[in-house]
Amino acid sequence: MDETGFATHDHSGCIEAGLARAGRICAAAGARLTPLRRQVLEILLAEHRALGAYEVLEHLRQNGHPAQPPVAYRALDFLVRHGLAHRIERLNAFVACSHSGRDHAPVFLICRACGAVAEAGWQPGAGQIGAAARAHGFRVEAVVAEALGTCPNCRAAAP
Amino acid sequence: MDETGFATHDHSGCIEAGLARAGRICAAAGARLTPLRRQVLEILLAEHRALGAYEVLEHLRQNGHPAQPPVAYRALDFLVRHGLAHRIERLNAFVACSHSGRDHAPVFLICRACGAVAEAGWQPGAGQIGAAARAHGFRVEAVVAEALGTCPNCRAAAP
DNA sequence: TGATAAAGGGTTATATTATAACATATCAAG
DNA sequence: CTTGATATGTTATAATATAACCCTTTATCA
Ligand SMILES: [Zn+2]
Ligand SMILES: [Zn+2]
Ligand SMILES: [Zn+2]
Ligand SMILES: [Zn+2]
Repeated sequence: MDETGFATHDHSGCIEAGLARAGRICAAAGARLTPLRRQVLEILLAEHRALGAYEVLEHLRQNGHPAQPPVAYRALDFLVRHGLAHRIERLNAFVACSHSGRDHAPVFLICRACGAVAEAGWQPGAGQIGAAARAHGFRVEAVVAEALGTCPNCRAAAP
Repeated sequence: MDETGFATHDHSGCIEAGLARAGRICAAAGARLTPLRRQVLEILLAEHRALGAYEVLEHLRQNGHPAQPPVAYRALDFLVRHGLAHRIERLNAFVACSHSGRDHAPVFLICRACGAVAEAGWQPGAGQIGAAARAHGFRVEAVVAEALGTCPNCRAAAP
């Protein structure tokens, strides 16, 4: 699957492909993609934006699955641990991963206007952050990189 | 003032210099560094790590200034708006700025073991994030870059 | 100067995000 | 089946953050 970025596209394909890929990843990892976890992933895949845990919970309830907060947090934690979703720190929210299965460090492009999130891959060790870490004798284990701005669709709508 | 990074140093100098610099910056900007705001900045400057708003509040109270949460949040918001402190999204916490006065985009190196935070400057537009944004037609307005890992001191202590 | 507007701070209450703790259910082996 | 491990259900509560209101201080200007 290619970068969808902010371009319009056949979105039902995103959902199906994402679920199928998640199934393969979990099978390969010996992890259990239970109906609940699969449903939460489907909720995230249904949008190219980040959802708060309580938004996910609300979707679950609307889908006929009444649940309490820990249910949503645990499912989201599973998805994040297995690389099927990411947590966006800036938003206290979660987004389905666009590159699941590939070992990658994500950088998120978050549109202030419409909330859309695009995920780009990068090499944290290669660029300026890696250089800064080496200069400080710091060993990097994980990087959060989140850019806020405006996506091309929103700039076209209100330039 | 130079990068202190994770190196040991005369820390009382950090506090005095930081307060003096903040005074100059606020005077130049026509902003009011009131006693409360100055006290909160001093609390942050006293540590090279990020403090949660409620930790700041606790320090305020111990310093003989009983206060409610909005007091801490408003002072922290002032400091962040004027570039005297930064919010670390990953930690829901705040840290005194090491580069205040200079126009800069910060990248934070956060030690998992001891909580120390070093702040390095970078050029978000120049590297991979800028390239990714351009490739997506995305206009970047602000970047959060936070690296978690281990600082040289902690690696020396427990390699 | 005194009136008035603007900004800061004090306080209460409440919203939002997240987790601890424990009970029950389901699953995988042996 | 039994048993240990994993997953889910549920209650309560912790941790983080803000809305709204009121009063005081500071700045502006007639
Ligand atoms: Zn899509
Ligand atoms: Zn947009
Ligand atoms: Zn210092
Ligand atoms: Zn350390």
